[in-house]
Amino acid sequence: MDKNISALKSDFQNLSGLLQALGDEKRQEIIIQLLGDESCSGLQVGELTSATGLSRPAVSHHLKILRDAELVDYRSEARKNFYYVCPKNEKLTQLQNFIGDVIQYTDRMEES
Amino acid sequence: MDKNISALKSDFQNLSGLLQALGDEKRQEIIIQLLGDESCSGLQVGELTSATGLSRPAVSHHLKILRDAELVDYRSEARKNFYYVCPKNEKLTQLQNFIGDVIQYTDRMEES
DNA sequence: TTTAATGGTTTAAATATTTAAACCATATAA
DNA sequence: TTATATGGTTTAAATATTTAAACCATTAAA
Repeated sequence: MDKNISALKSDFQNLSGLLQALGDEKRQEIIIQLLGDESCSGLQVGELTSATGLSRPAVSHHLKILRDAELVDYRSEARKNFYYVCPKNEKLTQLQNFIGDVIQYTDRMEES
Repeated sequence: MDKNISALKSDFQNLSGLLQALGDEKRQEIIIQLLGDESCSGLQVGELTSATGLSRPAVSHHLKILRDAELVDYRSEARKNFYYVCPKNEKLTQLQNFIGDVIQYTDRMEES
């Protein structure tokens, strides 16, 4: 049984921030850097500036957007902040489910 | 076995247009209207303007972005165009797979 | 305590996106 | 043929986003 359209609509609104965050190529680059972090201990702003070619305030700005979207978090150690993509990411799971629901809807269209 | 990070990166770039298209609330409203189309025969620009409160050129502009993202298509009948979310949507499936890959990556982080 | 390093915030400028007005094209109806 | 309806395109203005410069705060080392 399909989800009703208004549930789909509110899920969509709920995921707006994440989708917007994921749509920017600079933020994609930051995410890729974070995912590729071999140390698995998080990356500092300084490391991300050299990896992405962005200024520190720009990286900081994008990290804030990614944090607000609940995709990225950080851990403070002394005066250093280590950023990472949240493991067991709730928002990503919600997005995955949402996309599944939309696909169900489009397939329903096909049948009629 | 995880996808390597550069494959993930190129998938991400490939999905930029779709993610950007999905991130805008006006376009979300258009998509919701299209998914909720009871007739299953597509909606005209005029129907979308009244449903979303946007002007015709604005709707037309957003529809173009959605078409470029390969999420929406249309069918011409005489001088009328009927827009719909593409059934069996390839891009949505790609996005679903991509999100799954990213989740795998973040879970790998958790383990170490 | 002074200095250096990390990094967040504010503000203003640059850039990109969104919108409406005005226009053009096409197809049907009168 | 002459309206009328649908809707796409172009352009300029409004709005939002992104960026860098300048600044502030905190921590650790000298």
